[in-house]
Amino acid sequence: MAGSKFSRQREAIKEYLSHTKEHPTADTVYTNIRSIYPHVSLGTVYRNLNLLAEQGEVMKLNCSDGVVRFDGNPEPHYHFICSKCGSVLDLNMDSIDHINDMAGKDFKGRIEGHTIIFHGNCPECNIS
Amino acid sequence: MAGSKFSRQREAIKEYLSHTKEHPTADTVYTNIRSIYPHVSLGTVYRNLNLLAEQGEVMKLNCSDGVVRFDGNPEPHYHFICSKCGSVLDLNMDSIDHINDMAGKDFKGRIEGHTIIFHGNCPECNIS
DNA sequence: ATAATAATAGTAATTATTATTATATCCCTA
DNA sequence: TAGGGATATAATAATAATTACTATTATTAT
Repeated sequence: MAGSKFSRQREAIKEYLSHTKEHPTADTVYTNIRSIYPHVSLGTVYRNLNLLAEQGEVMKLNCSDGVVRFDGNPEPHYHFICSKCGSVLDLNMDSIDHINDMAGKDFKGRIEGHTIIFHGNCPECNIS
Repeated sequence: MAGSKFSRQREAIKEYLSHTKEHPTADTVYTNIRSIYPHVSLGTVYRNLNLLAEQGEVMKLNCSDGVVRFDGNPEPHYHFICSKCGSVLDLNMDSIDHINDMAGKDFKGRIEGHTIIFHGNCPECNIS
């Protein structure tokens, strides 16, 4: 890695993210990493989360509720946020890249991609 | 209006938003309203922006860059954000509500809607 | 092992936003 | 159109999320 060194804290963060289905906030990651490295600092967590996101190892989600969350799965996929409980879920759904062409039809710039956030009631909240 | 009174500041905010193609942040709205009401406070701007958004008079945008912006056009439409200069533009494109059904195919909850943000190079940045 | 350099912990600073409160404005009613 | 109750405001303080700073520690190439 050019100009980058191994760090056990960063490894722990990546490990944690890759094993959770949740889409934790930086603070939640912090709390969890602290159970392994009690002296880890919040700044370290923020720095590494952003670093991992830049490197494409994890995904940074700007959810429509304004909360920033992280996803250990960097592969393109779509997300759902429950308007009742706020939980964020992965959706099992094919990529729909043709909508980029639709968006580009009447647009002078260049469309390279998109992010979608679906909303509604999650399975749990849908019952009641 | 039930439990709500006229306010010239709120009117000015609505007026300003409905006449700009930009998608200003709360701070930008604040700066502009100040040229009309020099003593308006930032709290008033935030309160009214959120009030107008709740009432469906304007749209609150959580852009994928994490910046909160406001759109004077409350009708459903899609947005584009330039990955170079960060400008936010409206897209002239039909609604694609069928993607809600696609998302709901393998999902136990209920999909009610979606927000999409396209990204790429805006017309200006695409030239260079 | 040593030295160079990146990463860390701990803390301070910054930014965006919301809460508080005394005063001003709006608007219903007489 | 004057009085009074309710909402909105300006000004400020407080909070939350994130980034910056710095002395120390950990990693890695030699």
